[in-house]
Amino acid sequence: MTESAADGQPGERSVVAAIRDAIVRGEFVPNQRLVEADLSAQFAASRATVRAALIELTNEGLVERVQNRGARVRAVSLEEAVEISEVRMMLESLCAAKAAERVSDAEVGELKELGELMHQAVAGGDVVGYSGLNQRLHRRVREISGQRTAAQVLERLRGQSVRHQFRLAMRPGRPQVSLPEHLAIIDAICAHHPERAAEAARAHLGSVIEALKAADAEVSPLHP
Amino acid sequence: MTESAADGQPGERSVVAAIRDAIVRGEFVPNQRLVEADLSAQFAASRATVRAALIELTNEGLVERVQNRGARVRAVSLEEAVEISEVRMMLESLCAAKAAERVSDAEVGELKELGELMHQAVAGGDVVGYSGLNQRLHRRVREISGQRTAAQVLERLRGQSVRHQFRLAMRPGRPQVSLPEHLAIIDAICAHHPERAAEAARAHLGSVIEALKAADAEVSPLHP
DNA sequence: CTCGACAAAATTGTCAACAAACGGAGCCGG
DNA sequence: CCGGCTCCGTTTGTTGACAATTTTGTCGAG
Repeated sequence: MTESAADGQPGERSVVAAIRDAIVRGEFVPNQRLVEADLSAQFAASRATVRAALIELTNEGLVERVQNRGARVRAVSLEEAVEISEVRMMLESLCAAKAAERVSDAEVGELKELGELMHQAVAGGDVVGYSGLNQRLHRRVREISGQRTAAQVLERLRGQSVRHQFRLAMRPGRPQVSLPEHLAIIDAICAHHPERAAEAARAHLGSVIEALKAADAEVSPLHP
Repeated sequence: MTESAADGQPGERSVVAAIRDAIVRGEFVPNQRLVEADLSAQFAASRATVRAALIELTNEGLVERVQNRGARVRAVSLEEAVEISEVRMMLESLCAAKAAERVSDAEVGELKELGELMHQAVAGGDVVGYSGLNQRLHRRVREISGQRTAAQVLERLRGQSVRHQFRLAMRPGRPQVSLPEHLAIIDAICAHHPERAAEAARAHLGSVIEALKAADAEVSPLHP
């Protein structure tokens, strides 16, 4: 019933991007049914195109499809978010170590500047700006690592947990906790110190996991 | 032109399984073009079904698709195989640690029996039997760990690297090297010792990476 | 003889329509 | 009044055909 979609050109790959954006932006809420005909009308594309897009998004973990019963936005539970963060802990530490080995002088400058910007964003209370810089940092580390396989997996997982990530970033005091962790990762990579970089990444993701559990405990204070 | 496919029922999900099997079994060789119409005829399914299957297999990393230029079997280079093994090293160590925490008494017996079977297979020179037990062990560890996210990722990666895995298993002396590594993983899990299990898994995958590089160096002896 | 452009074939992307399956509303019988 | 059954609406799964794009083969000019 909510027809608020902005349809660009009805291209083929645009549809997956459009639906993906609608999901990560929260326009489509978890467990919402995704009827092919409706999406077809919303995005001005054929049903076959929408169908292909849904299949693709299913393998990306953003939507759930059951035989003859349609597709719906996949709801990632807290438990799953923790699992995802555990996997990220392993893979981001791998990427951080690789990045520390391969980082170039130009990239060192780039990372340090990114760290400075993050510092300023936190000091200025710009939470959403800090969140964006956060994503940029993690992506840049993945790119520098040259580990395309790990980078691909991490990218997929990011899409699934973006909602929890966002909820986390909004918690008061969270940026002050994560900023030094991020700076530690940057320092270790720029110092060409793989083991310290891996350890810093592990510590950061461990902190994320703890914060996830804490945030959940706060929302549902008692569990009898 | 090679029409050797055994077509079961033309169901929808059967087609992805059929094509996947054809790829991992080597019936479709790397870089082979996958024309939708041909597959449609081979598997007695509509072109749309084949198309959906190809999209699904693309996200599984088994086929490569480019705009308006069709799909082909993805060829995983040695470099990519090493990358995959590095990711596996991180995730399997995670799963091994989790499994060591959660393993039940019945599962301990099961794992020990599996270890015994592997020992016998190596002693009897049953390479292919050992390879199958190898897969069973890794999958069982993933299941026991309860880390469904990591298990999913690992399953996807297994499909991509099955060809290299197989080549490795065929190397003379390889089973004698990997057997004690597998037994060490089993022992650590059964002893409820997470850190030792993780370390054993890391060591095993490290050995796999070394063997991959060695096998490549043997095939292409000089690299000027 | 080689290089460039044009035309034809092949292949993919897209669309609209048909058939099958699931879910629920309403009806009938106990 | 309640349980089970049937019928109907909705949604997905599938099919076939059409349009757009790329690739290949051929012809002519330099």
